Amino acid sequence: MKARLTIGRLAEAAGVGVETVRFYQRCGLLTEPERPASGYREYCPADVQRIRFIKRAQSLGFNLDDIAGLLKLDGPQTCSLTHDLALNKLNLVEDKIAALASIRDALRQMVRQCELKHQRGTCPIIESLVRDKNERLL
Amino acid sequence: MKARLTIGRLAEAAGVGVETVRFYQRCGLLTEPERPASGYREYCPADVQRIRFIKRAQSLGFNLDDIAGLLKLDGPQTCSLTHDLALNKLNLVEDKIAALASIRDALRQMVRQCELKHQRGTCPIIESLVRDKNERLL
DNA sequence: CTTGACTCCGTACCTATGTACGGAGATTAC
DNA sequence: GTAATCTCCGTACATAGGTACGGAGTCAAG
Repeated sequence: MKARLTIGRLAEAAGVGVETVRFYQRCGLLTEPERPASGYREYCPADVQRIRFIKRAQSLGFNLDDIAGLLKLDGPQTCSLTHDLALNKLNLVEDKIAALASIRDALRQMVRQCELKHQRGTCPIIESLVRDKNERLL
Repeated sequence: MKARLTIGRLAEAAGVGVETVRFYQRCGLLTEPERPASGYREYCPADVQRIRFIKRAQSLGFNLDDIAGLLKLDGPQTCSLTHDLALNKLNLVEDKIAALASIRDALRQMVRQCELKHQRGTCPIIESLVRDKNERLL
């Protein structure tokens, strides 16, 4: 089954707007699709997957440049090159996790403080942000 | 000690740019300071704290609107609102960490596969990306 | 075959968070 | 007192990631 899609159907299937598809194409995240006589773009179902992939990666904090890199992993390149790209991305992800973990810890502490002693006049969250306590945490 | 500051000294003390101070003022994050005959803004040391507060809150993932809210909440009776705001942010951060951890695991596995058997013709990373495995991995 | 929905294109606009510019006036240092 | 520095203001620009517009061509249902 061939199931070619117009831009509107593709957008709908992928859960984005038509303009977003055009935008991704301008950015090179989607390759220029077939164009029959009408000039209308003809997409294939794999493009739906590709857009969903983009959206998932995005929701995890990758920007469109990152994603372009990830998508290039799916290409005719040598194994060591893809290995290096993946490894590099892995390091970035690990750094990002570490940064988020320290933010998480700071937030946890603030929330806990607040639950423990919110009866005493001032709010510990505000307090902790006003003083320089987190300086080291972050 | 009164220690009134010009905008430049304030910015320096708080570790931001002069334009950033003016910007925060336009946004209402800093109240319009005194203006002697010269027309130059005269800040007080508390404003340094206020800017640091903004910057720290920002690093925890609050945006300037959130922060304006926090600054308005700095009173005795509003602790539970602040608590909820922080808790909410904490949940978002935890979700993001979990999602990144699963990406990290997927990338780790890909890298390891590649290192184990990259001498055999095809690249396992490319293989795994060409198929729709990412669907589940990500 | 008509009508309405869809698509084309380039370009302008949007939010968030600042940064930079430029010319005039104030202040400070020597 | 003069030169260097600082500050004033409004406005424009920067970046990422879209979103909207408008007029013209195309497709599909009835």
